[in-house]
Amino acid sequence: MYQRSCVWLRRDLRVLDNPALFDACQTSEAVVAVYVIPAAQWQEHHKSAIQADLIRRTLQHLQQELAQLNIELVVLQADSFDDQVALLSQCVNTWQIDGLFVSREYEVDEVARDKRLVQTLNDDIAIQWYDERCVIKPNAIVNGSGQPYKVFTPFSKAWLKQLQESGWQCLAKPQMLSGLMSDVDSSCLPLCSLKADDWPYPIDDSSAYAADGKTVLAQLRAFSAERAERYQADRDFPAIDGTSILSPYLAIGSLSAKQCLARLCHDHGAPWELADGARTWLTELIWREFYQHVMVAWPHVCKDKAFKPDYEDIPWANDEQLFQAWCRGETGYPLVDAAMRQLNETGWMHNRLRMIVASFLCKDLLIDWRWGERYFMTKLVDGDFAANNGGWQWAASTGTDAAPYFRIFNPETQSKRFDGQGRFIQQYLPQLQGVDTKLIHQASAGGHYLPAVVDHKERRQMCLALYQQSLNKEAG
DNA sequence: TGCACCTTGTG
DNA sequence: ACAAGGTGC
Repeated sequence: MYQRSCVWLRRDLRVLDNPALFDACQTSEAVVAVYVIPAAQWQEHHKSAIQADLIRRTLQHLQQELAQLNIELVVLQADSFDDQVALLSQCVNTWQIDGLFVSREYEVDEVARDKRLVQTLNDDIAIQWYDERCVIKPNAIVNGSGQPYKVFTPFSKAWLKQLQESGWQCLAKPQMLSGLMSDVDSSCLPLCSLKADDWPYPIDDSSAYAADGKTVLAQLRAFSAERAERYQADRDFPAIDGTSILSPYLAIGSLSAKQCLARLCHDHGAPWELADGARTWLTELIWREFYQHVMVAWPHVCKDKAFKPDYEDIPWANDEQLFQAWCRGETGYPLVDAAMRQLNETGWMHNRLRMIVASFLCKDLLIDWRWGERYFMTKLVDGDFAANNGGWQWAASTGTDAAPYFRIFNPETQSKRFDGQGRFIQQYLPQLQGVDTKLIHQASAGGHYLPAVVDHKERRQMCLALYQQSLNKEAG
């Protein structure tokens, strides 16, 4: 039993199914929670202002929810990860903490920070670590040779098998503690207000996304009950509201993957016998796990490296003008531009469109996938390193289970297939309303739109040459 | 080891 | 149909 415990919240901003919080409450007389904003580190990791704002609003709600459990949530401000460690150490000492409860983060910098924390706190207090970001924790799934999987399909089969064997459970809301830790002295600490005006990071309004746990959960329930069945049929069409848009909450941890799985099974049955619609959505959840596992097994992907070393030295053209055109949604390819406008305007982009604009950046504009990866992080409300990096490396053919390099999306074909009526295009490019559907998918919309910055057929040939040149060089 | 598999494209 | 690749059983 601990007298005075501290829960360090990071990407587990929820009261339900939070093992660190749950255990702290079960084993302690009194509990205090702390969140430390590392503003400079966020900049360095290209965290979007909109995601930071969603965190800010989520913390406001969490503060109230925790107060009902007799837990104070103290929000502090640091610059770097080193400052974060120093602050935590200061909290532990000044608050006379004897138990620290933390959920793991798996990125290289985060792991290094946590290692420093362990060294700093030394043997002063016990730290309890929890794995909650994945349903099945990283390193726990290996292939027949005892190695982590590099290919998704066998990974997902092994994942399901393991789930069936070991089972899983969601944790309930912790029981209210008998009293508040009343003497938490924060007077010497860099307290941070959760008001937008005082927030130590650029503000980008995130109010289109839910910040309170109840609403997030209601969204999960509504999706599972009303739309999961149609997910497989609807998910590829950006004009249809076919996806769950729960990714922002999974990214900041106001929702856990286990909660998603539990709700899906509650409505649709066991994971291994789901009907097509729900099964396809579960598959997307497993993709998320897959990329987390890949990042842990091959941490060099965290250091700006291609997963496949052979693909490290592709001589990208990296034309700044073309990159700007892509960022702004001014390439002249209607669906690509509409997609980029969705990202810029809402902080979110449909996954089909993420694949299309990523393929276009790498294989039509011949720009380094890392430029796109970075831009996505600065804009996405659901930015998550592993998922974003995995997706970009997939598109660039440099990653695990990637599309072969000669597989190059044809923007016009994709547009016809997944936005046949041009409804999505017209939503974000209203100037194309009224343009014939025979023309709307074409580069420059058959003359009704901006001139195309490149010619797909020509660039496709250049792309193949670029990759081949680079690969032959490696082989020789 | 050979073969299926892969968020697809071109001829 | 076939394909400029790579993985896993």
